[in-house]
Amino acid sequence: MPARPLWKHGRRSALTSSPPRLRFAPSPTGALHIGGARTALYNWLLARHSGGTLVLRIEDTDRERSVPENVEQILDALRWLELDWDEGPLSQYARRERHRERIEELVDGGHAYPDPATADDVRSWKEAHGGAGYRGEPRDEPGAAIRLRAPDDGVTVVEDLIRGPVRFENRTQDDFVVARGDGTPLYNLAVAVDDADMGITDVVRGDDHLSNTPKQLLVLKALAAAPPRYAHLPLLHGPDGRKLSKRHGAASVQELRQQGYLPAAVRNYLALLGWGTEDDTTILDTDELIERFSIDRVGRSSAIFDQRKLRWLNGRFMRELPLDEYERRLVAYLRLDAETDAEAFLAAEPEQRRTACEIVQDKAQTLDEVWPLIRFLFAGPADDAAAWEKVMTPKARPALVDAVEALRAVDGFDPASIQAALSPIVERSGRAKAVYQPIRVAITGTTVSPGIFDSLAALGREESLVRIERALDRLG
RNA sequence: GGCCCCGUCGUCUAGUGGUGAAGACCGGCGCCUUUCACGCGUCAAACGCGGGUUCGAUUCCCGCCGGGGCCA
Repeated sequence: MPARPLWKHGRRSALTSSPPRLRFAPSPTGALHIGGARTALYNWLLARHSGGTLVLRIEDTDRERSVPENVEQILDALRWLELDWDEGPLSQYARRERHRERIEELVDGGHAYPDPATADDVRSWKEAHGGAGYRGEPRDEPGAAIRLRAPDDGVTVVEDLIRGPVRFENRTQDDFVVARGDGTPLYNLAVAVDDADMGITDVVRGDDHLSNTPKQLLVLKALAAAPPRYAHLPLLHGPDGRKLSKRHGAASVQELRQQGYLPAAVRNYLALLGWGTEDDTTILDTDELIERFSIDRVGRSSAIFDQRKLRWLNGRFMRELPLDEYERRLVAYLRLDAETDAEAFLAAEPEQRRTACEIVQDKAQTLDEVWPLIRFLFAGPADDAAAWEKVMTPKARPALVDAVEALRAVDGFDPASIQAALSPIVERSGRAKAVYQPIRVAITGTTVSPGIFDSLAALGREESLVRIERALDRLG
């Protein structure tokens, strides 16, 4: 028995317009690449926009690669992206009996035949026939593969929603293998059967499948099944213009997560890679994306994944986040990375964490930039020799001495009072920088930090004074 | 090799048979400023090439070139 038939509403016909059924059908080759992530996103947006259904199907017929860990990686990436699905995950491999059943039907109906020809045989046949599509003879020998009989003339047209009609001459199409000699069903057959069985109305997938589509159409036709609509998305490329691969920086969803991007920003960015709005709006939240996304505005040319714009977009989303969510995301992010010394942050009082988030929120573009900026609040000043060298000149001493005095005397220890207490020192010595940078280095150990008044207030009077005095000692 | 897809600033996108070809990122400059960011302003930057069709092509057609994909 195949996976449960999914057409609860009866068999669909092209004439009825019940809600679409879409599918995302990754093969579990490891991490989910951003190209796959975009395909998932587009399917998801379309399903949510239309009130349709999204089926998640794992194309796991390659047993070598389809280990549970790889499948889990895909699910994990989708969950992180906050993309959900309505049915599945379904295993294509689990449906192999169904595929065999359909192959038998094809053979019985004369649409497919056993053929022991090897790849070499096919090659020489084609050479002898001027490059025409391979045509074999039925020979039922042990180990014979099953080939689908392709029509000798006519054209198979893919009516692509993005590219328009794409024509393939049947005479150039090989009688292609639908089952190996050992009976294993092959990709183009399994996909066609699954799409039909699952009542998929719209197949939205990468351009790399366009060439497979006429084969699937031929299978569907032989099976007398109604074909879905197709939309083939242009592929994504790396910064060098070549196919995306491991070499290209953050090419996978998990890498983007590690680099501190927000799922909402990634969704926004990915949506824009290959699609655009009429009015060029670039920042769109998820509801707007669902509302405005449409397949007919998807472009035809491939796009290059360029992280710079994603960084910028991510910064925009980071700054928009409500503080409690900001904190939640940061905590989740820091927990991910066992390398950081951020345990002190995770263990800190909620109050303190909240304050830290508050003072960095408008400064960081990604989550991974946050910890270095607030580290001084939880793990002591940084050890940055260059910063000390540069800022802690003999001239820094009087400023620090005055600062200690002022900070000790000030009523309250909020940013505004601190500023009021320190500004007279600036007036006396002239340059704001000459006062504030030494204080910054004294309390944070480095030259880059949140606003100095915020930083002092967050650190507290006592610890601030301790650190400045310690700096004075070191200055000698 | 066969078949198929694609081609507007460096990048992502708008756009039109007649436009000063638009926005965003990046880059330059400036402003803001206690550092770094943010923010604001400003500048630079594109219709791959060659033929047609047309009064007029970036836009339509063909070829080429370039990039990419699938199969082998």
